[in-house]
Amino acid sequence: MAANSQFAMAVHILTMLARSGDTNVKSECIAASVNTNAVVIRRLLGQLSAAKLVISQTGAFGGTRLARCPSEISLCEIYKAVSCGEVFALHAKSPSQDCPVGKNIEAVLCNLQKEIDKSVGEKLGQYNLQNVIEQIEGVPI
Amino acid sequence: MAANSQFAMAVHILTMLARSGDTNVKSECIAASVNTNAVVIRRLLGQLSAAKLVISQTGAFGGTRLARCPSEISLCEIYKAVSCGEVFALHAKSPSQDCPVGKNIEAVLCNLQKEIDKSVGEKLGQYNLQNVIEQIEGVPI
DNA sequence: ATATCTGTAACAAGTATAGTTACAGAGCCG
DNA sequence: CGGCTCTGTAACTATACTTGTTACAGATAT
Repeated sequence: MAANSQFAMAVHILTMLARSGDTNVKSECIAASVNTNAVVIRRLLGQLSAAKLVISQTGAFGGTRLARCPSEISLCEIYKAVSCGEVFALHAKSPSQDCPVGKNIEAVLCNLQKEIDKSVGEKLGQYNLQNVIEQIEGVPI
Repeated sequence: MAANSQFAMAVHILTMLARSGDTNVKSECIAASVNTNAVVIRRLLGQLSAAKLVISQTGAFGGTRLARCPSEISLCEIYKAVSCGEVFALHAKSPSQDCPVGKNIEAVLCNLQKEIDKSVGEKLGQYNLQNVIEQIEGVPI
């Protein structure tokens, strides 16, 4: 269980919230659908709340609902809201600065990393929560 | 040290090989530039060899050299050669099949995952090893 | 034969995700 | 006001993955 599935869970969570409109949804209810512990859901909701994608209320009859309508929440925003890593990581330890390749490769890879991340963001930005709901309900995207 | 930096190391390795032409390069030599253990390099070279990107020779005066010229090795091929994961992972445990969202979200996310991976592949495919060498030598891409 | 290099197994160490328990604090209602 | 029901969060565990390291068999040139 080391592969980061936070984005997948976040989309799942937000899709459920979207289908509940203005009704508050409890973390236990979402956890049952995602098939995990409610605390795992609340941790993700914390990140989504910080990104202003959802609004949570404590107390009896509390819960969480979307902060905006589904068509205004892009998958890119969700991706950025949850702490996912980059597509690929740079060197763990700095390469040798005595080698011309080692000295410069990090900068090259760093630029490439940014470009790839931008490309992923743009692709994800083509879709929003409403599109996901439509796909789930059987309507082609 | 859990972030996967195999792609970064693979590009580093192949760049060094590219700059050595037809000369065999020893894993110890590459390891010194990457600043890691030679076995780590040999493990990666094994994957690159399986992908037919490099040719290795055992024995005295053995080592590794590129199997093709640098302009014919795209970064996409390198990415696919090393065992990197997907951009995002699907659910660790299957969602509840009793929930309409849980029942269908996996298929939606799986399609999305394929699309993103394809997008990353296409972006990486725009560059080859020769471009990396030119960047390292100070020539703009 | 000997020296040198790759290939690979085996194990240790470090780190990230996810699961779980526990509890403080917020808010509704009788 | 007191009790009930939620969220928010800390703390700990289990598991899995990457990387580092040692060790050694096998290949190859001299």
